[in-house]
Amino acid sequence: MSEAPPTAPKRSRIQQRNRKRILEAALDVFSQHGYRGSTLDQIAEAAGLSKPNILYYFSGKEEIHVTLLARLMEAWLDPLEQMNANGDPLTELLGYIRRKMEMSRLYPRESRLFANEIIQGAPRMGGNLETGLKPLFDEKCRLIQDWVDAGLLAPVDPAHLIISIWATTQHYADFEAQVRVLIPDNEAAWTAAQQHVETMFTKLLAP
Amino acid sequence: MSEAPPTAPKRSRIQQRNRKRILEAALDVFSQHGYRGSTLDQIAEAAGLSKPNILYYFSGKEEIHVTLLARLMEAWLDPLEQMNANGDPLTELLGYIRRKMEMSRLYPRESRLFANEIIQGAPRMGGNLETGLKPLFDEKCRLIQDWVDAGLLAPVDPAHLIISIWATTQHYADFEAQVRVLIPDNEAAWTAAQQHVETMFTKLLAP
DNA sequence: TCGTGACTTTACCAAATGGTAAAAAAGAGA
DNA sequence: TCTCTTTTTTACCATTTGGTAAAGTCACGA
Repeated sequence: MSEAPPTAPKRSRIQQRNRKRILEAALDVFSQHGYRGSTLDQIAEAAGLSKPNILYYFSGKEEIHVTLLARLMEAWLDPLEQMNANGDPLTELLGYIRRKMEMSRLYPRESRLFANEIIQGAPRMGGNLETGLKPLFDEKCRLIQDWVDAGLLAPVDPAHLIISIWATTQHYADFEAQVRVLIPDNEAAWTAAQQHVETMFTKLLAP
Repeated sequence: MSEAPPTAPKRSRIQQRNRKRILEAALDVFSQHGYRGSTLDQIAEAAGLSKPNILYYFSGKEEIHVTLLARLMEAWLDPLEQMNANGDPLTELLGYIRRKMEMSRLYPRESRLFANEIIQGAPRMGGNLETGLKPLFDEKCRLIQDWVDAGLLAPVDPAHLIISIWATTQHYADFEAQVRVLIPDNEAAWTAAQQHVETMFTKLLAP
């Protein structure tokens, strides 16, 4: 029996609450230990439910993980989608960078969940990368290329620009354990990071 | 019985050969599946040895992983160590970036092993981060700060500069699965990436 | 308040997995 | 060749882990 009817996902209040709990707990556990490093017992304990009870709401461990990844994908793409073709190029790109930085700071678990999955070759992402990420990536690459061609930005490879924005912003969430050792003052680290990243891309992009 | 006598690690030819095989196989497996995602059976199969035979050379799964991480740390620090205080600042930094990029291209498994470990909170790195990485990081931060103070580089936060160099260069190895989807032509991707990263940091650092 | 379907718990299980004991085999030196 | 040490294999084992069956328990509308 499929647990996610495509037509009507009508779920009772209890179902909504418990599914939410489970996904929240699973995000915690999966992002910290990776897929295989996490156990249903850990997730169950974190969710305050019994293991069989969890399997009443999800068909298995993998389905929980896949559900998390699918939901995450939307949230992840959103800041890029917001980049407006009609705005000022530099402003739009810096806005995107700021939103990305914000996400790293506010949702490090999501970032690490994603990173874990990609590093291991994205075995559970299905076609999400091709069907979700790629089209948007290509679209925004064309947009940036147009801006460059119009002389509104310094010449830059759009694809690698986006990739380097991802790299720098996500790094602070994904490699937090390292950053914390190297820059002990966490508060200061984030503001300085914000400053640094903005300066870097401003210098790169100013026409 | 400790397997690594601190005084004399005198190992027979067979020991040397088999330990090497095991570490090579383990690097393959660990970097692809993470610590808990990897099994001794997988490592044994990849090494062409039986599981108990592997446990004849290493006291357990964790010891293999820790050994890999410790070895990796040295290789990882080397490019940064090479950055010379007496050279031209911009040349030295670009040289470092080039070496880092090279390492990502040539040793993606090592990069991913490291990334996996850090993302999960570095539970098996022991004090390697504090005792190995931190001192060198601090030393090079001071060096860069001196260069900035002498007006040889544009004003930049040394710590975040180094971190952003790591982020951009390692991203191509760690997130290879994603990059391959977005930029299908792998050959072109690397040369364009090299170009992009160099341009980016040149613009950031030129005084 | 009673019955029915939604939800939970208890008691399991089979497979996988890290690891061990001890016997067998293979080397190496005399 | 014979002996002693190193290396490898065979046969296990205890625990963990994802998952199931089935017997409860609960909530809510009639």
